Amino acid sequence: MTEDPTPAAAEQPHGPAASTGPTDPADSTGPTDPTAPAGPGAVPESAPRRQRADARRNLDSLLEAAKAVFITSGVDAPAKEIADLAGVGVGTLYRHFPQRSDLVKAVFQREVDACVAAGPALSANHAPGTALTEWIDRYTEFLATKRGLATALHSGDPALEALPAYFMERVGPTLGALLDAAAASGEIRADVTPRDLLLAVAGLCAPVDHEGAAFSRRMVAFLMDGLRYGAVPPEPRG
Amino acid sequence: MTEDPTPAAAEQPHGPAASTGPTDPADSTGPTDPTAPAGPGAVPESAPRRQRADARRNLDSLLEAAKAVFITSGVDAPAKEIADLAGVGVGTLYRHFPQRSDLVKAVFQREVDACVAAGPALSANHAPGTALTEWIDRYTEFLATKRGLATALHSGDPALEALPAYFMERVGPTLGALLDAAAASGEIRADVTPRDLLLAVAGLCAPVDHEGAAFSRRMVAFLMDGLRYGAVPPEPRG
DNA sequence: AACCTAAGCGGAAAGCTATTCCGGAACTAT
DNA sequence: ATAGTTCCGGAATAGCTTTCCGCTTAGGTT
Repeated sequence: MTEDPTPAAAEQPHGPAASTGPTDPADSTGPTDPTAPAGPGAVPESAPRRQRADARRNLDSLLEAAKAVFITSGVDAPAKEIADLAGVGVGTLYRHFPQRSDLVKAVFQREVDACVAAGPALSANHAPGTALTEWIDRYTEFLATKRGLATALHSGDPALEALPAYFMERVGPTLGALLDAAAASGEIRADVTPRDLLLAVAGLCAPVDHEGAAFSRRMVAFLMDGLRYGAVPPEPRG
Repeated sequence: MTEDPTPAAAEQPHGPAASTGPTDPADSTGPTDPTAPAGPGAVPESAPRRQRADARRNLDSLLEAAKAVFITSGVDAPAKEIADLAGVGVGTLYRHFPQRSDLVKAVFQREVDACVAAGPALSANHAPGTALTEWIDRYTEFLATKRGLATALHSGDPALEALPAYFMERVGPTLGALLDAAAASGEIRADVTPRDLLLAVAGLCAPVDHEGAAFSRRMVAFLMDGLRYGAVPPEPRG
């Protein structure tokens, strides 16, 4: 039961938040250097043989195939379809990504990180309220154009239940900062958490998918207006 | 292969809208007239033998079982679970409800109709904006407390794709009237369609399910505030 | 260059669920 | 009671996911 998942996507302490170190995407040669190439006086007797070259190649093929298939068939496309396109057996796919959410995370990590990274720049160049709106727009665009991603975020499927937590952990801090700033400047109400918005936006992006992202954008815009409404009541009394 | 689906829930012309004639709920003797009820000059010699008593009994058992299972396991519980609880074989379930959406429709028809029926009373006793809000609250409560219903409304599952259309057709007219009135009185913006709201509310109710309806209520409230914001800009210029 | 070893591979097998099919049981009218 | 249907139940079929395991082969060793 309590095994250790997290295959390709290693674990992160908590969150680099708005920092610049986005957690190496589908990182390959990255920090995945377990066996110390030449440890000074490191434990000698453990040379796990490294990782084989073909294994890395297959992993890359899988990521590329998954990216393509996710676009054409959505994130819940049959595993076989992805494996076939990658030219490997399903066994290989499952060894690299025991949970489907691992694959989804790996495929979108780059884009999620880009969203996160955009936060600081927005706060620096815009008023808090504008920064928040622009960021949400970007996030909405991301979710709404990834067939099935938004739905996957609250599908209930056990193989995907790690996704919401992942998103929360990843973009939570950034969004939190934007929200706090906007609330502090009085541009939006203060009783909204990052979690609220993340879930709400995901919900509003889900129905769409094949309807065009236009619907999602409009609805999210309404929601954001709602946040403003709470902060600036049209009839300030006494 | 183009058979005729729509088992228990026969088809409706269009929509009694806010009318009082809600389309007989788990209606039995109702419009379940398969081969021409009594065509004027239709083939006379056809006394369809009525419907067998045990068949009706099984159908009732199924509806009751489904209602119970939907609460405990959500609307996407295994068909077998429902059939077992009803004490019938799965074949029987599928004969009565060829599409899963047929079963879902039949189970919730009563409540959906109640929502629809509440529309006129609300408009009669409240200001347009209030009536709209109250109605949406009620609708939200309904969706948010039916495990999996909101998700089912845009799951993409082919067996459920008839649901959104059904809801749209059923509650669309009522919501449309409420929206029009509220827009006419200047309480909300005018560029929102019943479809928009129905889908958006469903989306906002979906993530929740097992989180309590509180989240859904809050988010929907934000959305409604957003509609007001558009109609009553906080800083009327010019 | 030949050899060894275990990392890694592929696809068959096992497990689920949905959906269809059909022989036979049960009901209704006569 | 009998005939004629309607219905039932569950076995059979089909599509997926996920696991397992013998064979292949990369890559270090001699």
